[in-house]
Amino acid sequence: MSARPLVFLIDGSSQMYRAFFAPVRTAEGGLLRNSHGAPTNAVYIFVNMLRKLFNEHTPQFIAASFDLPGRTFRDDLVDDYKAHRAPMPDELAQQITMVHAACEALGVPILTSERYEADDVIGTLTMKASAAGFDVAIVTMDKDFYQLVGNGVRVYNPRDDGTWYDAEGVKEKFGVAPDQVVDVLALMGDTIDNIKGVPGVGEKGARDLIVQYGTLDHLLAHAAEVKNKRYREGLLAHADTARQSRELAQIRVDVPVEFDPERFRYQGGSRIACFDIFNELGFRALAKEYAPTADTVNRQYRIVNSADGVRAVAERLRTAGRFGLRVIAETTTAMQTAIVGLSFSAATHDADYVPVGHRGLDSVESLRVDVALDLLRPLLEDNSVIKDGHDLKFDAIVLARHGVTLRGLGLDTMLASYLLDATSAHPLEDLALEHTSYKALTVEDVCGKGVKAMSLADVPVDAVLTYACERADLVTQLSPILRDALERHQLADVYRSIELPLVPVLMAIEQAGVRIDTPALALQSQALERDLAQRSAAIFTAAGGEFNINSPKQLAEILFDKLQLPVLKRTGTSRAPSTAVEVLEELALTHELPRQILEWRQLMKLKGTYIDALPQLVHPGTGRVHTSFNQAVAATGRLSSSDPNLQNIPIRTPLGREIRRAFIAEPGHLLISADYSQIEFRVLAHLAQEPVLVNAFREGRDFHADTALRIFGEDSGRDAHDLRATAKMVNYAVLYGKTAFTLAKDIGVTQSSAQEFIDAYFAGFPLVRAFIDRTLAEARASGVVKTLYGRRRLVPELNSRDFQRRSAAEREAVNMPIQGTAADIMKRAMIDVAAALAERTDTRMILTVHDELLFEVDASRVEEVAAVIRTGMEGAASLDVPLTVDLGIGSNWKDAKG
DNA sequence: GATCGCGCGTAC
DNA sequence: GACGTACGCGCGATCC
Repeated sequence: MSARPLVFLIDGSSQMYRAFFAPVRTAEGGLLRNSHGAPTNAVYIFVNMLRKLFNEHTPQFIAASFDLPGRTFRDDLVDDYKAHRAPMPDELAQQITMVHAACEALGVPILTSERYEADDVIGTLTMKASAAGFDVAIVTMDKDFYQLVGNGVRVYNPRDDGTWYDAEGVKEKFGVAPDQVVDVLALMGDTIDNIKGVPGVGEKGARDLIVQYGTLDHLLAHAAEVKNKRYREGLLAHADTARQSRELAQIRVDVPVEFDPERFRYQGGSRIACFDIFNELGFRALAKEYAPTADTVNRQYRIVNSADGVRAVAERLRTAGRFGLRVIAETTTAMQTAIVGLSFSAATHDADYVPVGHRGLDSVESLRVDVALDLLRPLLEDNSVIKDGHDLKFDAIVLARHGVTLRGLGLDTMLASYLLDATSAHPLEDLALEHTSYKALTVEDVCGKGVKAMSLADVPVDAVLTYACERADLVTQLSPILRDALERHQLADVYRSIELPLVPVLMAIEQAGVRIDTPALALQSQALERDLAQRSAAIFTAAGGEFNINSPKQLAEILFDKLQLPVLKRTGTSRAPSTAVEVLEELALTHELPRQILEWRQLMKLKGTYIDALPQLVHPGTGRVHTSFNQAVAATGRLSSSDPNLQNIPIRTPLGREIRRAFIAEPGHLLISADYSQIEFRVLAHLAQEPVLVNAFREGRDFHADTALRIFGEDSGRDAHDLRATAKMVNYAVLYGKTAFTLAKDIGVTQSSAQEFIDAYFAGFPLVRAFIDRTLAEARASGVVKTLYGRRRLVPELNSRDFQRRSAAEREAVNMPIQGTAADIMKRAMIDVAAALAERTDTRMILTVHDELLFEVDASRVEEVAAVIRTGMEGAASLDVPLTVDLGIGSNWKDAKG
């Protein structure tokens, strides 16, 4: 290998063309575009090419050249040079400026010269660099450059894994030596550039002739001796054209450009320029990579570790009247985590960190947590000083465990972001990047990740300082931005009247927790254990051998290979034979094993997910399970529950329902379960204003039975009970946008019958049809759908060219206003009922499951409390149909639902 | 050995 | 291809 330094010269124009035509398309099949609709695909590919080059070859010296608009010397040589070339596509022309800008931003200088093409600039630079003692790599896919190869000059084609062409490579690829390349090109011509060449001589002929005669001049001098008649006549008649073609194909090396090694030295480009460009282009991942970070911003972040210091901070925050707050905690489990510190910010780029829970040897003295909180309590509990935060519920719960009641909740950036776009995730660092173009530290940056991750409490205070202060600082910066955005999108009301007042309600529910009958679950677990052991023996007998019943893969081998049962369905991603419940149901008609598997699975599910899991989540201090409600996850506005998820506790099967016996009230208390009857269908009736539906609810009639009458008529002759069951399925089908295909499977009729049911439904309820059409039309125009209370969901894929994505978006768009309005109503009810019960210490709201609320009440007060609950829930919304609530009382959740 | 995607199944 | 919204378990490929 040569010890000479290597300079990369990029043939920008050809790479840009190639990038533009690369088969990269969006899911809809269109070009990549940024948010303003400008095409960006060529820039994207070009930038990736450059970055790949940087990564794989760590260039020391680099530059690029591009063609300039306007005439070149070649146009003067022949009047129709490149005349046959199609004009540059408009969508590529629009990207030229951005490609140049991206190039420069990434640290690649661009050299051009008037009246010369990029080829000539590169040719000249190649010669000058070579003379200056450099090796050269010409980055191009254009074979014309082979003529420059040799003496340390190589062509590098970055396609695929990249190919290098030295003189040997050129000979192998092109069939002649580099100094013969121009002569071959002169003979064969180039239709794209309208280099005519010699008529009758193609690529193969040109190569053969030059191999035989050495040079074009020698060949032309001996043209009459050429054996092949077609070649001979062509050469004799068009010698001048050949010479002219050679001049056109010859890359010039005398262009007025200078090779200045210092200018070409690669120094990594400009971070901020890259960020600006990629941001503008909408390349989110790239923008993130180049976003400004801590070391590029000037900030005042202070450690406060004395009582006087904390008093001073509290005083300043009180004077400010409003500040950003973050509790820095060890884990994400609010009910169990320890406080590591608290951060405060009342102004951009200014924050204080009060460490209180750092362990281990630390050079910084910390205040004890109780001492610090005693000093901060008056401020934190003062309703008149506004606290902004990110997931304030978490902070409030953690503080409450230390006896501090957080008051004066202002803007929660997580909730605001959720209202603006419920379909995305809302970590603070993402909001920072999106709204302030700042790349924030993550907890992983500070603690590491995976098994090697440290606890924040073990990270030295100095290292946590930046992270902690940044959290509060970002909240302070984001708060006005997000408040404006909420106003602009008419979301301030939903925030103020629903999401924010819901925070303390959810907080109270999580703090209350639910009492679990752990011994009862242990008994159930033991019984299941014995049952499962017997069943596995029976399954292995039926299967003719042992295998892991819980492995869909191994089960598929048994069913479909060993037993040769038919494959009825394949899984979504891996296309493996499916063993899903509907498949096993079908197979159960011909073999005993599938039924046994289904029963096994049900028992395993109950044991693994609920019976054995729940006791492990009982809080050691309270003896109850404290779920977390996530207020910023579900795309429709619903709440979700996790650790444990108490919103999917079994109820359908008798055995599953037994698990609810383990959710119990304290001695002397009872559970009240209150659930909305048919709330989503009532919402639909209201939104669609469909008279039959509205009347069914107004008159307290059986809604599904009424639907059956409407769809099937008064005297269809079929069993009324049957008809009602079918109508119920059709009702749900409409709610979820089911197709006839799926409905048919569900109710066991042909697809055409299912289609008839759906058609009959819409014929009977034309206003439901109209509601769906209206919703979709408005959504297509605006890009959003909304609930009755103004909550919104973005549905960008509604105009997708991809049928599947578009259909999914349509179903989401129709379902969201219904499901979301029901969720809004439930949230309003929770707020109202909580307020109505606020003064009572004998009653706690302990769970919410979409259309149900669960309360734990002093046994002597159940009747009066039930009345309060009913009033609150039924009055939570004024629709054109009544809201009705079914109440049940029991010592456990199962009995309360009885 | 930890992590993560997948298949599957539970709820409303 | 085909039902909206969630969460979580066990498996097993993959990554380190």
